[in-house]
Amino acid sequence: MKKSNSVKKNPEYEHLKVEKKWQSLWEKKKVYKTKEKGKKHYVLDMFPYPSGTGLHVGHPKGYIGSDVYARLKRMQGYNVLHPMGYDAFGLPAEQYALEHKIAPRKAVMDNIKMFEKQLQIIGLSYDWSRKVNTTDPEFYKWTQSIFLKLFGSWYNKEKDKAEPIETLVRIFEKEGNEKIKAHTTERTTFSKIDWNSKTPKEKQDILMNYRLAYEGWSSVNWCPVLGTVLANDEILDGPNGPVSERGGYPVEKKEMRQWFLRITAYADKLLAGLEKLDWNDSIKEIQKNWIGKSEGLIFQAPVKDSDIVLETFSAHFEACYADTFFAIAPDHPLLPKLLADRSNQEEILKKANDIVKRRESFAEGEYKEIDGIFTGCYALDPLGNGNLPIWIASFALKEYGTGIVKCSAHDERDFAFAKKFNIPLKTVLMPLDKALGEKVKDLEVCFNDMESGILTEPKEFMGRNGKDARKDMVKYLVSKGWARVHATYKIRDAVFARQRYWGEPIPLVHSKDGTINPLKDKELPLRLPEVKSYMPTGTGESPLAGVSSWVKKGLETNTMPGWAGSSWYFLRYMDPKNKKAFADKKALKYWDSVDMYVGGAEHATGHLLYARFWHKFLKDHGLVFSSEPFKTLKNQGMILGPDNRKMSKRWGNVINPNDIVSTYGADTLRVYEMFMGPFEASLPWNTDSIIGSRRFLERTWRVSPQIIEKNKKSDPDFEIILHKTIKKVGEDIESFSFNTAVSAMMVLLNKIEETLSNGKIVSEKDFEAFLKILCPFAPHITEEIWQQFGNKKPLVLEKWPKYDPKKLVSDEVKIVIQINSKVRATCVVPYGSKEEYVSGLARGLAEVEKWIVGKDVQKVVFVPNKIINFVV
RNA sequence: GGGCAAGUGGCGGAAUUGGUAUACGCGCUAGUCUUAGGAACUAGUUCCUCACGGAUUGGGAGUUCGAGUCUCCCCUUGCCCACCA
Repeated sequence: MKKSNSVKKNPEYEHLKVEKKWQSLWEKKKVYKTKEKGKKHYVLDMFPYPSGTGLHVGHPKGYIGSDVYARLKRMQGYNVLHPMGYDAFGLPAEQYALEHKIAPRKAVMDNIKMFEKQLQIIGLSYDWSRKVNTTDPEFYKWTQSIFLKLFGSWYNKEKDKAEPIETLVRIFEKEGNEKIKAHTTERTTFSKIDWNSKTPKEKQDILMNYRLAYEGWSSVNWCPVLGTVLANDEILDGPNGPVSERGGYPVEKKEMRQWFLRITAYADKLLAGLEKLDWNDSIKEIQKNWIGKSEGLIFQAPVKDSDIVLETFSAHFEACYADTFFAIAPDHPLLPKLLADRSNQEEILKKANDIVKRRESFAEGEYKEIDGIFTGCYALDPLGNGNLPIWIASFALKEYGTGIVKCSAHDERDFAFAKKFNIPLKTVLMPLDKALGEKVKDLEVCFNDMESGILTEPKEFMGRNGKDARKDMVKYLVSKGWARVHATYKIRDAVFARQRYWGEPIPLVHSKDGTINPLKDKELPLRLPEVKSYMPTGTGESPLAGVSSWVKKGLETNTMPGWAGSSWYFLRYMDPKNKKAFADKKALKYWDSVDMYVGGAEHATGHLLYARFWHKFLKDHGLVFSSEPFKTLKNQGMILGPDNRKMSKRWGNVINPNDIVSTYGADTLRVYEMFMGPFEASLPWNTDSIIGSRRFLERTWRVSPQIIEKNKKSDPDFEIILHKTIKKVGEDIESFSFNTAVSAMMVLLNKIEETLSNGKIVSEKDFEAFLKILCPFAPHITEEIWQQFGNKKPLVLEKWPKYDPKKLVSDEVKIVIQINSKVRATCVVPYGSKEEYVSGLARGLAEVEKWIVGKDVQKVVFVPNKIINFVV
């Protein structure tokens, strides 16, 4: 037994020396090198973009979390794959290169060097030998190869999977396309004779409607003054419409040739797959809303005096007997044909065009104007309400549903539109509220509440509640042949092209006959040409359109978007050096998919959706063996500046991790970032609070020389807390509750100090268990103390300690005594004591007697080992 | 407008199935040490009250012996989507 004044002292803890020592020793011994055998666990951070501005303390938060987790898994005996690499194509590098007049590749390589230096001093346990980089031709060769597979595939609805385009061509040659159920852009049908008589160019145009990667047109943000296309985040809202962030010049919409990926073919699979994923519910919800599946009915309505048949989609068809007019999108492709016989067609089309222009000049979600014009045409209501007028309406969207809506008084937009243009309305849904009912009848207000509304038409449904009648209504309308069941989706095919230089070249060749042909696999990688200028061409086209050697060969001038490489990079880590395939099948089968994926929630509808889509596509082709790429997902919250704003140069509130590491040490940074609050929460950095984490580590350092008992057992009270903490820390790391894990270890350290100062024993073996559970958070200092205890093998390779379930509870428990649910006293009783015993003991206490004397005890509530409550 | 999440001391935050609210840390107060300041250590710290005691988890109601936790209404904040038929 030692008194505190005669205790051995450790010299002051020098974090710089210790951290450097262990980082180089771990590297020398290759302790984090991944093997290819044993129970696997794949822990991955989202592919970072190495920006030129360097890291702030918020960036490593996710990396520290995943590192703590990876270290736990390693200590639990898993073969852990924990790699890091870079997503280095994209706009910021190109912009940076333009401004600083250096090649994007050079800029990116410099950034990576700086980024990596900052990461390495934090002591993250990556296997750096597996590093990948999207801008490396050996990597983007495979991105191009996957793109060609998408280009060479179609989606067979019958088999519900992607297939090579050749199978489709064979069907066309034998039967035409009439019976084909495919995910396609077009609906026209043709026979085998039609097909076989078509020119190569015509065939190619047809196939383009089926390919999973296809050429099309879409509007982009075009800035005439800058002569370039802008991304959404390069645009600001101006007083007279959108303007460019740089310079504030006006931005307009311009139709540009693009490549698309037919992600819509996978909408149902992407939706269904969400259920099995261990992801944050809000991210799943965001993806679900983004896919936006809406089930409803399609009605057909023949246009009067014409062979045109309108199709309308309705998800709220319960009150369809109230429909009195049609609304068609002002940019609907059917419009010119519909108006062909009208004498004033030019006037109408001009108006429609004006509406489209006006709508486009608003920022998304800002346009709320009610505008429209009567087409002069009528279509026959399939439900027998006669011929109804067809209006062009500002609220109708050509992209959603069929682009045509059957409208009624029971929809707010329809109602407002009809009121403005004096279109007749009728009501078939009534509220129970009489006063409101009168107003609805007189068409003073719009009523659209299906939950409480009662139907008055058709007579088969009279008196029924709108919501309850929905299912029967479907059966009724479908059986009569008036409607068919249909689902629409909000998700759109993804634009897979950028009019920029710094991206993967698209490996396609435009031939003189107008056909587009893929490069052969052995011609990959198609390398980005070295060019002198990265300036935009001024026409909106990519800088590659100005490279004559490129254009001469007919090569595609668009490049791939930033998300191309990030959609599959995690597969490359499984086998990063493979020259024959993006990864060997054996490796793909062994690693299967990412077990723990950590990154920001802002990628919910981008990266996380695209990667799932590519993965499902690759699975259809037998190139991967799991149906989802990321089993568990954790999203780290941001670290804000001390002023509660996003850290940025602009606010001057950026905290550099290098400064923290040199003042307090990497271990302190790691412990503090994990202790700050819940992993998923966004919290401001507090420079005052970090000292607490440093003190915790220093106290651990100072107490360690006092641990001198090798052969005696620890104090029993201490053992209980130790085993509880081992259990809690393991469980908390698994669930990413790092803050409570750290707090539990602080409690344990307090107990160690208390136990020792009371002259009781903490054995060396038990203290080492504490070092082991602290190791994932603070690997350097724990490794140093571990060595001081005479251990030769590195702590980071030790096994995670096992807790003894018998040591989780003590023999005695504290029982809370309540009178009328108010705490009046406590008492200590043997574990598992019965009610009679506790009750008797409690009644004997003076503090209790004071409250029950002279009163009737009506009821006693007893919860074993916890509480006894006397109701008086 | 629709959807989702959250609201607890001076601050960051903790609380298994409903069972001692405020763990842990910062800060603050007092003390020890020190020429002094800082660091470190020790003790205290939800609020009101000299005290007995009482109040308290955004506000209001409800269920219960007992509610931060469950139910309903309202307020506030954050995020996502948005003329989506």
